[in-house]
Amino acid sequence: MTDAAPPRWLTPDEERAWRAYRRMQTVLPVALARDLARDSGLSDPDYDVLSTLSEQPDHRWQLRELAARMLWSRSRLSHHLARMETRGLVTREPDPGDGRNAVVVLTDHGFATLEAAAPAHVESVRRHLVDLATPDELAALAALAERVVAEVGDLT
Amino acid sequence: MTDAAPPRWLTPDEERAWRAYRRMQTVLPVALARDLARDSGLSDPDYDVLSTLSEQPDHRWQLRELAARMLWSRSRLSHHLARMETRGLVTREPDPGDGRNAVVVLTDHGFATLEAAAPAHVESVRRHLVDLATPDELAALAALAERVVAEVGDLT
DNA sequence: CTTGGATCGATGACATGTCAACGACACGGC
DNA sequence: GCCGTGTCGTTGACATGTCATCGATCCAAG
Repeated sequence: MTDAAPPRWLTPDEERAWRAYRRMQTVLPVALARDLARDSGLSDPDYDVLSTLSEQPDHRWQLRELAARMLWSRSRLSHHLARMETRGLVTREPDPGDGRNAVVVLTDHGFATLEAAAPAHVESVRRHLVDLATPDELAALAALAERVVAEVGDLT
Repeated sequence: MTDAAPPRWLTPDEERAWRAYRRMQTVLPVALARDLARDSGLSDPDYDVLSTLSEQPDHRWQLRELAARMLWSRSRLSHHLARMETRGLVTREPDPGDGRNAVVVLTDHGFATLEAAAPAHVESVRRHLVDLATPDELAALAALAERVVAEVGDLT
């Protein structure tokens, strides 16, 4: 048995980046969620569901695929859809091809709500993040984030 | 009354960065939390509380100040401390100076748990984020994150 | 001293997420 | 056809966070 490797602590620069990142990760979602709720009455997850659904030309998606696309568990999506359904944003339909599946459909009201919410939300993302970054920083963020996501890989 | 400003959509580069950031923000905490729970049985918030407490030389902190430092609500911290207290990680003591206050104290067991958890946690942060970034990217991330936090300001 | 307002931490109701089951259904090998 | 196995979405129990409210305590004005 060899000794365990000695811990490699973070350098001051690394520590600074890590702390700043964590603080941003705490604060930014709160600010965005607050704007979104004020402007359109939607929560962040609500907006995610609606906008992902609208990516499909016919505004329908099989639950399992929608969950996979959003990196959500099927359970979480099912719970959340139940809440959105009572608000008339989405509906569920049976799949004629496979009796196990549920097809999630964006209602007209849901689509209209999304369209009404989108401009202010984009503006909010700009104000709190995108417009604060230089082009270089934005490119660095994109490259790093993509690398991180790839490294983590499948969380199954 | 002037017309509302037309929405400024995100450019392709901005859209790419925004999407990548969101995906990282979904995936990275899950990966870190999984490592931490496996290695030490602590959750992410557990670790935050313990490590912030340990910053103080005497390992004690007034609840209100601890909450402010962590950007948590007092309610959240109170709830979480109640759970950590049953596990023997922290205790609460009255403040002799001011009867309203509660002083949170790190127990020996809590400190030992933190010390045992730290090396693996740092290693996990390195593997999933820090070691994946070039020095330039890390500097850009730190600068951007600090700007974002400053812009959002106080969430009171 | 007393009193009115402010602050502190605790608490209960509620919203939202996770996890482990479960029933319904699909499908390949027999 | 029938059964064993796997997948799908749902559900209930539970964990964790938010929000409104509360009693206890402090403090300053009168």
